[in-house]
Amino acid sequence: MAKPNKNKPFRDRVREQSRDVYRTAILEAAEVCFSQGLDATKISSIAAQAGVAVGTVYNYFENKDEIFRSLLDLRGAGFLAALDDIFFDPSAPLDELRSLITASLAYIESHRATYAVFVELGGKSEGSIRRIGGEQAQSLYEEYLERFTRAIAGAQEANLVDAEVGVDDLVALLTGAMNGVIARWIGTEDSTPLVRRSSLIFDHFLSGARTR
Amino acid sequence: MAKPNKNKPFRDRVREQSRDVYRTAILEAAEVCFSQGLDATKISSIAAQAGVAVGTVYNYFENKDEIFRSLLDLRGAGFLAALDDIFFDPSAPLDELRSLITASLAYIESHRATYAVFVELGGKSEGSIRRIGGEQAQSLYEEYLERFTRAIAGAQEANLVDAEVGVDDLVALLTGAMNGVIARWIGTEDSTPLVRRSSLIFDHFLSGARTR
Amino acid sequence: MAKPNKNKPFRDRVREQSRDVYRTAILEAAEVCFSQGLDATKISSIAAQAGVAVGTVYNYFENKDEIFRSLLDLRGAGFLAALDDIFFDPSAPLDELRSLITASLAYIESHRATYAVFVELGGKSEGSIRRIGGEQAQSLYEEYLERFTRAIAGAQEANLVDAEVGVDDLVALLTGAMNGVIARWIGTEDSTPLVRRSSLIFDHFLSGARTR
Amino acid sequence: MAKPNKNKPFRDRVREQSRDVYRTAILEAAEVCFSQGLDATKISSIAAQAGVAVGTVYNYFENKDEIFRSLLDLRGAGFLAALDDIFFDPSAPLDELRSLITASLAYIESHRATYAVFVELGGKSEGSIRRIGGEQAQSLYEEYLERFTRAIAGAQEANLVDAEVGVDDLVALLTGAMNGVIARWIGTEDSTPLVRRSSLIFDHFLSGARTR
DNA sequence: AATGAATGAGTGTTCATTCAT
DNA sequence: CATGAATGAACACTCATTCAT
Repeated sequence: MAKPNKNKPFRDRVREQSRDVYRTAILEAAEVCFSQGLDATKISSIAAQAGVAVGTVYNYFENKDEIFRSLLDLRGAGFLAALDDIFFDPSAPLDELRSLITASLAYIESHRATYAVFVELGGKSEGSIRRIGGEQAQSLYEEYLERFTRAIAGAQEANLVDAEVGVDDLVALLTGAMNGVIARWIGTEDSTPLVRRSSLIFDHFLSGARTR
Repeated sequence: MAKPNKNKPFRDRVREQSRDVYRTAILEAAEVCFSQGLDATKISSIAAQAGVAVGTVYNYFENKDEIFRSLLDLRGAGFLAALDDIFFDPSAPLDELRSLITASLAYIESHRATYAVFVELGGKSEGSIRRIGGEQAQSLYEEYLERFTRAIAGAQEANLVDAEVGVDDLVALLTGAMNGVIARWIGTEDSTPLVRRSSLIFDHFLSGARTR
Repeated sequence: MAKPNKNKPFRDRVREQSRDVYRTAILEAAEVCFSQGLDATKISSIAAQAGVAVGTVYNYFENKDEIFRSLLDLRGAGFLAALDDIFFDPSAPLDELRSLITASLAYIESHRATYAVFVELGGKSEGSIRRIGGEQAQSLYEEYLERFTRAIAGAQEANLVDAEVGVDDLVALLTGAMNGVIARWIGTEDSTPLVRRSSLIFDHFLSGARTR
Repeated sequence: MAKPNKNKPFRDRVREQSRDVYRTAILEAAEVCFSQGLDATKISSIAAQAGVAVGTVYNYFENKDEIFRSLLDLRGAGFLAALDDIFFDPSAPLDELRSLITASLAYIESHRATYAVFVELGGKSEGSIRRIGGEQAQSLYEEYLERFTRAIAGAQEANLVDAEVGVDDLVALLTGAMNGVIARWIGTEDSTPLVRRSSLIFDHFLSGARTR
């Protein structure tokens, strides 16, 4: 018999990887299921979607709320990272804004299931997401807005954007308009990439709809 | 002698009024509770909020779903009626658009609890509202958009709004931006009237944010 | 003004008749409904069938159980009276037995709704009839059997029926066979009068099925 | 090394057996409870009687109706199997008939709780059993009658039983008389075995009660 | 560590009964 | 006394969570 002790480091690595595989599978399954609503999602559905037993889900997460919070963590971190990855040229604040819009649309496009979450967050509703996601969800949303606030404030300072209007109002108008476009894209089951809409949003935000 | 006969219509009138009082009380209670989410709302909570017994709720509505649908009917009809009540001057399409925005904000301000519904509807989510409100909710939302579509199309025809951009895209941008402003108003618990924001939205929609 | 006091005797009579009309209507409605089962019968169904309001039912009966017991009283008394009405010639005990059978079938035929009750009673089941009807139902059933016991015992004494077999056994065999025939009559929805079967039962009881 | 794989079949076998144990326990508990009536039987009572939690009952059966139907299946199959197990000598049809009676009484004696079902079935009542058991219960009862029909028809062909009387009438008379005797046996809480009564029934069916 | 059956608290819904009109 | 709406106890059923294997 080979000494079991000698195997440990290797075994541990395998174990860790294995843990990650399960954890990720469960979270991805949860993402799919949660798009039907938090309450409507049964643990057994998540387990089935992930191809594991119900008990296994509980080996990785405390309860349903924690699954949701973990997913929020994961996608939130990914989302913010994506926004922070964009090239930032201090001399061209409008380019940054355009990139933020594009990056946001791109992330939503590849994680459509997560989108419902943001809608509800943005809607400031009192629903289950707020109940469960709590502060964490709130701070995620605020960080998201913060990116836009910085870019728009920069543009105002560079005198590229009207400083008469409060930056927070502009952020609300812009992110709201983005949501409107995204909703239409989803609702019409448009097959063109969502990111193609970023120019529409960006241009409209800057120039408005008035005949030029 | 003829008295007993004469009383009946009176009694019936009293009953009818009583029915309306209860029905309305339950719907208003439901409106409050539903803002916490459809699934999270217990019938017993609605009953408590309305100050009636659980059984009474069932004397007026088949089940929870029907309560929701009735509320959707009521508020939906009220909302659309409010939009249709605005003065319409064919020679000034932009005024119509401004009025639509104002009327929408006004209605939401006085029925904040119903707002969550519209958020979810606008979000095209697969959640409980869609599951229960079904076609009815869908058509209500479409009618809402239709008002804006007509006004913007009119403005395009009058050469007041850029016709290069599709009217549906403009509607998505505008209603989205409205939602963004509403969400901020709710989120910051701003005590100034929501309708004061209509100029902000209207002007931004037409002129954009670029420095003039 | 006419003295109201003078009216009383008249008024009382009217009232009493009115009470009876309502009471009877409710009991007859209950008889119809109860054939679907005691638990399955809703008070509101009885009221609807009787053409009165739910509250009215409670003006005449304490509760559902009492309605059932009253019906059992009424039909039981009627049934036993019908059996006691038959002509009784002490010198012809077999004729009495034949008449008992005929009278029983006749009563069941005109009160088919009550029949289910007797089936369950005869079945000695632990169901709702026994639970509610209690002793009263028990004693009714025993009185019914008593009629047959007396007739058969008389026939045994007159040496017309085999005295080797216990009279209670013979009663069980006879009333059981009657139930069997009644059940078939109901089950096949036979349109010929049930009483026509009395000879079949009577003859078989006496002579058996063996080839003669 | 191959051990884990080898274990699976074992574990599965254990599970299967466990499932059967639970299923049977629930059905037996239900049999006891149902003798108080279908509506009167609470799921929680069945669970308590079976020594399991309410939820466990629902792990094995869809709902209360299905429990009843499963029980009907089980006992019905057992009953018919018992009737079909009797020795059948074509040259002695009367022996077959006697055996059918004995076997029926024996089955009822060992499954007294199931008896109520047959009473209600035989009674052609409109109650809950018919409502829930439906066609299945009906066909079970018909199969039961069919056994007797065949035996009596055979006896008629062998000229051992009077062919003047329709076979269906004879079946009704016989099975009815059996029920009568069973009911008396239950009602008097007679401690002698029920099967002892088969001769009484058989002889009476053939020879009747007339003094010989 | 994975499994999936057992558990029972929680909630929607029904309906017997009460009571104000 | 008739009426029918209000009441809330009772029960079927669901599903998050636990735990023996």
